[in-house]
Amino acid sequence: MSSTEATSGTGKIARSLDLLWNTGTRPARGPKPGLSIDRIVTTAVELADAEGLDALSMRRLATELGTGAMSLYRYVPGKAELLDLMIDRVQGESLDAEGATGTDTADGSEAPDWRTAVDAMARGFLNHFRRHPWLLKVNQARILLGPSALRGFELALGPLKSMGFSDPEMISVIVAAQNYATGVARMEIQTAEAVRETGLSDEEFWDSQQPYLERAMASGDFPRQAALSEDAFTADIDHFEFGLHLLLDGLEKRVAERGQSGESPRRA
Amino acid sequence: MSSTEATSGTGKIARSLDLLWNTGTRPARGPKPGLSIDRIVTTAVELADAEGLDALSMRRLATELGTGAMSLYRYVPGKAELLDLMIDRVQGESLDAEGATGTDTADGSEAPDWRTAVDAMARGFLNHFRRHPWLLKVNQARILLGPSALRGFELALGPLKSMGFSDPEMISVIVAAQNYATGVARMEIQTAEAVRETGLSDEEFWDSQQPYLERAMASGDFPRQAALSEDAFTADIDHFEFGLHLLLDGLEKRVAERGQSGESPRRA
DNA sequence: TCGATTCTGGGTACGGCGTACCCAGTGGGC
DNA sequence: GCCCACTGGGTACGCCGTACCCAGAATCGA
Repeated sequence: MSSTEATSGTGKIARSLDLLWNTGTRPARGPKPGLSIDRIVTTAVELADAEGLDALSMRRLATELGTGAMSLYRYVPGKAELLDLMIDRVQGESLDAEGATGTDTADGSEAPDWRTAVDAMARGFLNHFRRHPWLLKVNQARILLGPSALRGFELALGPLKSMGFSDPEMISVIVAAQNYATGVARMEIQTAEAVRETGLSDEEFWDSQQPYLERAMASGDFPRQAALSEDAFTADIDHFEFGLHLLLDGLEKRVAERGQSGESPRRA
Repeated sequence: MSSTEATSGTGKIARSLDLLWNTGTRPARGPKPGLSIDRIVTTAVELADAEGLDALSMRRLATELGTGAMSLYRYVPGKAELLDLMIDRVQGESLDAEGATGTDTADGSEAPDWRTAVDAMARGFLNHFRRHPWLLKVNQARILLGPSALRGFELALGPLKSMGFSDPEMISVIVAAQNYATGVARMEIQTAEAVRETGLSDEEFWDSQQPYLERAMASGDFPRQAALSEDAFTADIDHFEFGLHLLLDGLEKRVAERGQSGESPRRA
């Protein structure tokens, strides 16, 4: 029932970055390492994907790798840094996967229009969380700017130039899409987790509250809820789509306003 | 560096709901309890607010209350259920606080127009998280429908009727605002947490990555990032406001399409 | 008034966690 | 062939949630 969260520590940032950019050099003396950061990160991601962040303990990961728990600390300063590496790893993988469907053109020709691009970006964020639900529980505020992070950001920036926004506003567009997708992902993931942890389906759960609910509705204190139609919660509206459309329509309006105010569409 | 998350368990839902609705009855025999659920929940919320969810262990909470750890289990089935109660508690408090500024009218007259109401709702969600950052780490998918939850939902529904949406769509509006605010809250809270945990300010952190970043920019692989203006990240754009306006503008368009815009825009 | 009963308080213990510390053994450089 | 930097990993510490169980308190029927 518990989960782990971490942020990279003070003096270890440089070390983590070295790991990320492969700047580290193997010492000449001593026995050759039996493991590799790559293998550790790969296994860690597989484990977290399959069984959740709770299952990813240093002991368990070591067992999975066939070594002792403390051996991992020869490769990684601590669990926090391992998580940083995992973040970069899955970021790269998602970019490869999404890149295949193409939100950007490799040949330098103009990217797709911004609306499809932002749409794809938001979907990309959501899918990324769906592929790796444990990401939601990891502090990503102190993201290490590894190759994958930069590549992703570069890809995202491409189609936004055509909006005619200032640079800070362009960042805001990305942040808005990211934040919205994150919120949706949180709701989805927590729901799935609740089902898994309690062994109780959503329906079973809400049913178990029904008696209390009926009493409350009968009290007359909640007329608006009592008046809601039966399908208010069960109708298969895709909440994500709904909100995403709102965001895109809002952007559309802002782009139109910008267009007629004669702002320079591109930075020098 | 670790934090706790929980969902209420199978057989304990009824018990939790009894606690929430005060349905439980004290037994006649035996010594009088020295604690009360109310005091436990209050202290737990204070502790979590002040020192974060990590500090909220059963042992620590018991110490704070001047008793032994196991005594708490006389009042609460487990930590998961305690968290459920804490959620309901702060929900109620936030409603009281926000209610004072008034997103709804108590006298039954028409509520303010939907745009200010949704705006206030989103701000309310964000402020709620700001007051109680630990909420972000608690699984809220299986929220117990206590009095506070129902009251909050009832309050939110009020001003939305004027939008002319179907019931499921109205839910979608609330969900969209909630999800967006949650995403923003996550970013804010994780940033603050990173500062606190590492003792490193944001600037110090990004500075420490600067050498790697410069090398990457010089490589020419990231032209769009290299071309970003200096103030791209430092400009004091409020990202939350930006995205919220997008959502509201998007809603505006949708409401107009519905053709029911003849509703009274504001109460006299 | 006095057991009997039923409850509350909380000590002890178990299996988990991250990781500090330390020693044994390996193998390339001289 | 020796030295010693290096890797592997066992042990231990202080946390966590909580199962189990017993001592003592409060109230009942007699």
